[in-house]
Amino acid sequence: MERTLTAKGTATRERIVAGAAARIREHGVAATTLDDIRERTATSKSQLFHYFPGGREELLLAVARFEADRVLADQQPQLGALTSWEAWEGWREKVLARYRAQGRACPLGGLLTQVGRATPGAQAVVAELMARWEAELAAGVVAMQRGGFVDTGLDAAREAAALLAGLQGGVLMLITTGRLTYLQAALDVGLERLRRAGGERPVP
Amino acid sequence: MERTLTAKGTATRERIVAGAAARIREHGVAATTLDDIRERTATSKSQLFHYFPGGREELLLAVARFEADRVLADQQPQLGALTSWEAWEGWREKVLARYRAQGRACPLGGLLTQVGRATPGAQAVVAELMARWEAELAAGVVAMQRGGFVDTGLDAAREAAALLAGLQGGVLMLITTGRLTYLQAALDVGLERLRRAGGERPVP
DNA sequence: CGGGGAATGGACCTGTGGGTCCAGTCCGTG
DNA sequence: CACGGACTGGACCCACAGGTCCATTCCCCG
Repeated sequence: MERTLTAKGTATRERIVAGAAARIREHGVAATTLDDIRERTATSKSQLFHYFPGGREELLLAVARFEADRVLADQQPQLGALTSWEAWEGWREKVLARYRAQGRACPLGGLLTQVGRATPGAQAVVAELMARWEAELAAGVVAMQRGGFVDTGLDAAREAAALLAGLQGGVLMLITTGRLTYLQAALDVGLERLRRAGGERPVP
Repeated sequence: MERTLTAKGTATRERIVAGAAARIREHGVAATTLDDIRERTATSKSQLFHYFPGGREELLLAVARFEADRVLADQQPQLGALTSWEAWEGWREKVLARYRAQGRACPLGGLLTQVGRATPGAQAVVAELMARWEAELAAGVVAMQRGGFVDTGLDAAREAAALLAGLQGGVLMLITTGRLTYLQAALDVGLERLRRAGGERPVP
């Protein structure tokens, strides 16, 4: 990307990304212009294009990556070690807390529709996020199966996919309706399902 | 809204909405200007503002309503009478078929983020859609409980919420990853759960 | 300490696209 | 049939936001 970046340059670049992310979280992507970002981050137009030669699109993509990292980071350390029911419960709490706090805003969603889901860059960011997320969940299910807490007859990959879908949908419903009940119902039903499959044979 | 609309006027208005919807489905909201719509629907600028005095925003909102109606219509007649496992299976098929065909595009989603989720109009459209959707699902669960096919110990509202969340998330994952597996997993796991609760007492 | 590339400031350009306006045509109705 | 309001055509306006450019300053490195 950038040929050379001094320590000062790196700091400025990070300041821009963080400032842009904050601004977008507050006002949405569509209502955020380069001038808004410039003002908020105390930079000039030329700096924006110096660090993001691709202009607005490249900057938004960087913000998207920034936000994507936060999503997973906010679920740690539980998400990385779903090896007990306590960990799963803790993870559930973290997810609920995060989205309860976030409310109806959707940093990533708006960002990516703005950049255009078609562009390979946007694809990559979200695809990687979801892949990592799903992998962590699947690993958690497998771990629980190994520990004898979840029936080994269940397809871990399928369970993780369904759980992630429920979670995503719950967040989406929170955004559209403002109510947390969907996310709660999806998570609880999902966990209930895993728990229930702990001691009995799966239905054929 | 409009004071008087002759038959001709109504037809023109509908032509505009349908044309705009088609255009947006193909190219996305952001990449659709009033001039594009004007050209596609063989109308003039003044007509657009004649039928939608609120300008672009009002037009997009009308398109959103149009698309929202299609969403539910495409799931009929099954969604309206989820009174047997056959109906549920048929519904599942319709949903999968619809979104398989739709692919990664998301007519409503993009539309509403463009209008701005904050605006009361956008809120209303999506809230009504989701409410109707959820109500139909909940009614289906209750009907199955009445028929003795599903355990009456389940909270129908909660089951409907979880199912809808899974469905929405499945669609979202389809959009972001291009794979249908999530939607499939979410629907199947959800139905499996209802079926499994058919003959046994629920776990406390 | 001086040369050069990175970093910064800010004026300026420009295409785009939503929105306005008025003149002209159609058509139902008394 | 004429009158008024609905309907249509298209030229025009203009604010805005993304992007360009160049002059200037800073700071690392030899």
